[in-house]
This record gives sequence, structure tokens and C-alpha cells, in this order.
Amino acid sequence: MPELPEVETVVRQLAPRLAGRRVARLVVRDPKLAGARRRDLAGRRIAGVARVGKRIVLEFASRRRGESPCYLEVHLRMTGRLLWAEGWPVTAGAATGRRRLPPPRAVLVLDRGAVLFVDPRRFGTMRWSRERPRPGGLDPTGPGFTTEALARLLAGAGTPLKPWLMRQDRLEGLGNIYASEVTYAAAIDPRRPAGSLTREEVRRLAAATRRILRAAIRHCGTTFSDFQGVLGTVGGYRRYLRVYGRAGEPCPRAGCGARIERIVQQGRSTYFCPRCQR
DNA sequence: GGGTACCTGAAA
DNA sequence: TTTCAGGTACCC
Repeated sequence: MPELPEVETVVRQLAPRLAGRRVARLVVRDPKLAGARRRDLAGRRIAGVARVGKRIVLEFASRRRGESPCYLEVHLRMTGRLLWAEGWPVTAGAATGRRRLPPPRAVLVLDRGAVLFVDPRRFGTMRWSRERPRPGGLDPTGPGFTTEALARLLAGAGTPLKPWLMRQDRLEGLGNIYASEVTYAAAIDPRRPAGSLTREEVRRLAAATRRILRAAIRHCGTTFSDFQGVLGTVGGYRRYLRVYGRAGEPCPRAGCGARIERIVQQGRSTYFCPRCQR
């Protein structure tokens, strides 16, 4: 499910529901998440929900002077979801059962309602920190994401462009879907060394990235199987994908007529138009 | 850099 | 049965 637009969608849906709520406890059911267990949460208020790259950060306020706030960092990885259950535990079955989801790996129980962490493949992670988690790379939706900044990051990189776009220590937020979409929109061959782009190509790449991520966020992300929002809502951006998952179909650019190709780069599928992308 | 591992489920 | 999946971490 989650790249930047999907995570942003979760944060936007969760934030107004969680802001100011009091915590009862965090129930950790999956032994893989045992490290996220914590006893001293009762009575803390949720001070904020934010996105840092693809991570979701919940801030828990201190209860008294001298106590530190703490931060829960959730990474959904491939199949993780956070679901809002308004009437927990009464509606828990409704939230998870209706869609044949596995039982939640963890549940953050609030004074009213709960957040369920559902994650069939169990790749997702939760960890606590005392410090506010910091970005590891440049956020491609932020004001600092300019042609100049992108050019500086790309300089000298020999990695093929599309895998480079997924390096979270450079740009934080692009994943396998949007990396393909962005190179297509910028008309650049995803196999080109990332550092080989001309200034004009970097400009197109930056513009395409901003535009596509903004549109995907507006449509609440891309959903393939089932749902992704905290209420079980479906992301609507899928219909705007131009190349991802479209191997063998004609290139959507009018008059092109070439077939979209699927190749494997660093173990992941890349989709592109061999005629439009140079 | 490239390959593999982590997991489960859906689809071919 | 095999392949694939929106992500990362760890190996040489």
C-alpha cells in the first residue's frame, strides 16, 4: 500500500481523530513487535500525528512538568494499515472482520476509540523514541524540493535513475509505483545513470514529481487490493497511473503507439515506454 | 553495486 | 505450482 501519498492520506485522516485524545494503553499482539511494548502510556494525550518520509509519527505529550514527550514511529512497509475503530472494542469486528483482514498486530487503545495496526505480511515496524524523528532525505513535497536541490543530490550518481529515486536517504517518499510514473512523466529512460541527467531533464523530473505526488495525495493515494484509508476508504489515483502495471499495453501518450515494457531493476519491476523515455 | 531475507496471500 | 506484491535491511 504505502508510498508517500498513501502515508500522507493515512496521516490526514488520522490526525483530526486522534488529536487531543487520551491514551489508555498499547496492546502488542505480534511477538515481532514486542520491542514496541510500553507500560507508561496511560493518561498521555496525543499531541500530533505527522508524516516523516514514509513513516507515521505519533507524538505523545508529557503528563506533567519534567516528563518527556515520546514518539511512536510506525512504518507500514508493504501491507501495513492503520485503521480507526471508533467504538473499540465493540466495532473491532466491523473494522477488521468485514474485509477478512487478519487480527491486528497491535492496538492503540484511547479513551474512546482505538487505532488498529493490521499488517498481513508483518513487515511493518513500530518503534519508540524520545526524540522527534528526523527526515533522512529530502521530502519531494516540501518547499526545499527544487530543481537545484535535486540536481545537487543527483550529481555524480551512477545508479540507474529509477532505483535511485527510491533511495530514501536521498529523496524520502517515492516507492516503486511513483518512481516509474515520475520517470515516464519526465520522459527519461529509467536505466540512465542518475547523475547523467541534463539540467533540463532534472527540471522536468522535479516538476513531474511534485505534480504527480500532489495529484496522488488529492486522490487519497493508490489502492490495489481492498482499501487503505483509516476508515477503509479506497485511494482513487489508480486510474491515473500511466505505466505502472501496464506492461504490454500501448503507451498512453497520443500518437506514440509503443508498448509499455516491464523490466527488473534491483529486484523490482520498472515500467516504462521505450519510445517516449530517452 | 547485486542478491537474498523477511512474511503472507492473491493471482496466474 | 509458481510468481508476484506498494519496503527495507543485511550479506558479499
